[in-house]
Amino acid sequence: MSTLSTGEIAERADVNIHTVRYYEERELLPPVPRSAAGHRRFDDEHLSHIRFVKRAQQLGFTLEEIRELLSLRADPEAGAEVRQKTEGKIEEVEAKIRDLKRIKEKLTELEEACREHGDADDCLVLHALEGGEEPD
Amino acid sequence: MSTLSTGEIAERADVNIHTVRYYEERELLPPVPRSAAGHRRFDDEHLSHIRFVKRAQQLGFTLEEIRELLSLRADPEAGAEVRQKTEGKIEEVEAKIRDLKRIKEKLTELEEACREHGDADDCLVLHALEGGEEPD
DNA sequence: GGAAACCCTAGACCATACTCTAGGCCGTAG
DNA sequence: CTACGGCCTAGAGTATGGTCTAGGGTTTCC
Repeated sequence: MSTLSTGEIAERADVNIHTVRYYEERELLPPVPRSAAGHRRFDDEHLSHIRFVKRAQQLGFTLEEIRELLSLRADPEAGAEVRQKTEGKIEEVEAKIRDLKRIKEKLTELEEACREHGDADDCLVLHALEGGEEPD
Repeated sequence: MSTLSTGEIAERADVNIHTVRYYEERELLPPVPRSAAGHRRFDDEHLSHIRFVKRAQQLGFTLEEIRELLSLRADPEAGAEVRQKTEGKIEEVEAKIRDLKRIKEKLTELEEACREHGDADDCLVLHALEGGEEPD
């Protein structure tokens, strides 16, 4: 066979079975074929999608944003529009990376301060995102 | 003066006034002093906290996780525990950065594919998070 | 000193993203 | 052929993170 039932794909993706059906409804998955009796038949691409969705959520994307990300593809018909959207997404992602790097730096300073028992007034993670705009 | 009312800090942080009170309740802010009549008096540190919370949410942290991040500080008393927590957070943040970089790469490939009108079967953003674990 | 523009609390309501329940159909092993 | 597990749909319920309303006090400024 090599197709997966709803329960099987849910287990492999480590999500609730209802979540799988919810994602289909929200159009986060490619079309899901059905058996004669109406049972869903998934494949590995569906599995990739579900895993992508879960991870992207942990990066702060909403399901709607994830749907957009998944729908981006280099369709020669819709070239310019997709390219613009893609550029926008790239900027968003870069901003997230920048902020996470700042948080990481602050956490690292904090860890060192713990180690050295030094003063750490300046090492609150809080201050990670202050002052914005680092040189490009 | 130099203190801010609830409405003023909400405006400066660009959040709803109710959100400010909600964050106080969730202990995402330092203690908020009150006037004789019970009106909240905020300062710039409160403002930093609110802004940090909003940005950290966009990076996929829950309010509870953000509360933990904000509570991390190099207290010589609780040294070892804080250090461990901090190390855990650093790893989480690194994982997020890795995943975002993969997504960015895929988006960049996709953008180039649009530009060149080439085949882009391999350029779906979806494939950004497959295969995990890149060499350290 | 009074009215417009604020602030307070308590609690109801909302959107997103699930998660579960009820009531019923399929499929296969005994 | 029937019992049991798994699937189906529709719809209700839950958790998180707000957002709003009602009923009332406060502050400011002319």
